[in-house]
Amino acid sequence: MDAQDLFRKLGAGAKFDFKRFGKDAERFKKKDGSGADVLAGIDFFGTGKRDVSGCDEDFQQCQKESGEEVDEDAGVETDQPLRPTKRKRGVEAATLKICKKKKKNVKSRKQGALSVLCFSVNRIRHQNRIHVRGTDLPDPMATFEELQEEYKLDPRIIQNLQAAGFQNPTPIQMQAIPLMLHRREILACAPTGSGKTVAFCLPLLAHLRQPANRGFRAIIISPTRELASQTHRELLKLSEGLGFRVHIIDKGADAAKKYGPKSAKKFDVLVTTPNRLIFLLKQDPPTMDLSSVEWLVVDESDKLFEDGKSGFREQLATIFLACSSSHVRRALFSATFTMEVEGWCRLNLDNLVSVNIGPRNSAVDTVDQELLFVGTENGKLLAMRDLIKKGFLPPVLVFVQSIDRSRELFHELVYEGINVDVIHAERTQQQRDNVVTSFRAGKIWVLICTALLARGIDFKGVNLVINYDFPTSAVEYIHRIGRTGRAGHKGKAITFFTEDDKPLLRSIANVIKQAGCPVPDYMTGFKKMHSKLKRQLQKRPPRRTTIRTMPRFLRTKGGASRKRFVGADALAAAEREVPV
DNA sequence: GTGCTCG
Repeated sequence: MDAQDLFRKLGAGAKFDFKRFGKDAERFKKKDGSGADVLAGIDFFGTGKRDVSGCDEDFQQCQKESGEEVDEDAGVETDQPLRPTKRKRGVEAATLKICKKKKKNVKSRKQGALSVLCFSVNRIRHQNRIHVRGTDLPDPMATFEELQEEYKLDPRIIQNLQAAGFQNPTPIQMQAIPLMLHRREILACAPTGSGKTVAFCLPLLAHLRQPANRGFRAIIISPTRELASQTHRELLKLSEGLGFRVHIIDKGADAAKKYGPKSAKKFDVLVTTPNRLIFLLKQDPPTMDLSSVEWLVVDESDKLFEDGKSGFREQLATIFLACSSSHVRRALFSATFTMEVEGWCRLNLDNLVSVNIGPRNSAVDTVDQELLFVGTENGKLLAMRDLIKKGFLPPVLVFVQSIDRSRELFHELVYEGINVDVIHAERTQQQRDNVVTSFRAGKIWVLICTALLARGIDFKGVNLVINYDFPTSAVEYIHRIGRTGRAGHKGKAITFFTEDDKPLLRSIANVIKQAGCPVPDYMTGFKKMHSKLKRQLQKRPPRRTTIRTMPRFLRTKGGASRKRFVGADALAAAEREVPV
């Protein structure tokens, strides 16, 4: 155990109050002459000078992009401003290690070559906005082919990648894949639609090497069945021809027979929602055994860490405990970052590495974002009808805040002569599956949905996201609008707001502004919201009146001809553009 | 407020 390990063990979860002890630290440095940071080769107090100039850049960029200047209201959870020690220590130690590793290969002109190598790794990270924190970090990869040489990845996986249209690794894939191939436990945050699924699926397959009959060796947990089934499909694509048995729990009842103690354990990877898995674990005797699990991936980790009564968190804890192997590795992924998850990871994961791509908790800049004041609740329906009347480019996703409201809005729009449907957790699984399939096939133009579809779902070619009801937090907003503008494509998001939504307007306006979309100054100038109020809002969104049909005198104005509601262009486009 | 087993 080196000094760093020791410090990590002793100081797990500890915060260094720089404000309080900064003076003492200075004194200590002066008295000691050489400085405290020299003590263990670590900059404990964040005051020491770093000797490798090129390596500092990454840190500064991270600091800047982490949104330190963004107010807390934005739901942008940042590191506390005066806690630089840990972060600096990590980055610095990381870069130092890289230099050390490279040192072996460099014989002449040590210093010069050293900084060049250091610089090139840093440049890759810098150019791709990869911010990484931890010790003993493997270099990011630049191409998928490198994996074949460096990690002996099965060439068939690379073929599958290419067949699926993945040419070059995205930033998150560049860094997360080598890390996981080194069996490192990671917390990874990367924007919506930036390739997180491949980032964790590929190392899983690589690490399993070949099918085995020891039971599940890798598990992926998703917050919704729709996301689980999407990830499952993605895994099948990547593992084609390799013989892996990739499973999804379709029905708990069947699964009991399939995976129980009498089964031949002929399976490798499981994708599931938490409660189905727990159902199997809690059978007597258990019909699921997780003792062979070597990789546990938590997708949408911040959602699955959500606390509260009947929240996901307890379920996740049960699953963590059931993965009883001492060799189990864990990886957590999400588009959004919370201090809670990070804190947990620091305390519970082994030699944690944090990877962040770009600024934390930000919306993608490929989405054209618009805030639309609609006055009152009735104004929303008017605005919605107006949008439909003007013509729109399907497919469109419309988010509302509750199941009841999704039903109500559906009843209002179903007579408009457009192909509209609705999805929420109280529809049957069959209905849910049908809706998703139809929407993917372009048969549904407007899909009304609850938070069920807010995270992870990859509908290719969603042109417009409408936030009919204001999101309950900036994080929720980022995920919702992330259903469009994926993988570099353009998208549009329109968010309705009324007087009632004023409390959260500022934080969401800040997210929009940060992504480079215009926002009126007065919105970001609002007073910051108390964090207490913020929590209340997340639990109890503003009460809204029922979505109902306009008074007759308003309706007849635009409602005479149903056909006119969808513009001719939109109709043609709907037929042309069939989303995958 | 949303989502997460079975019957």
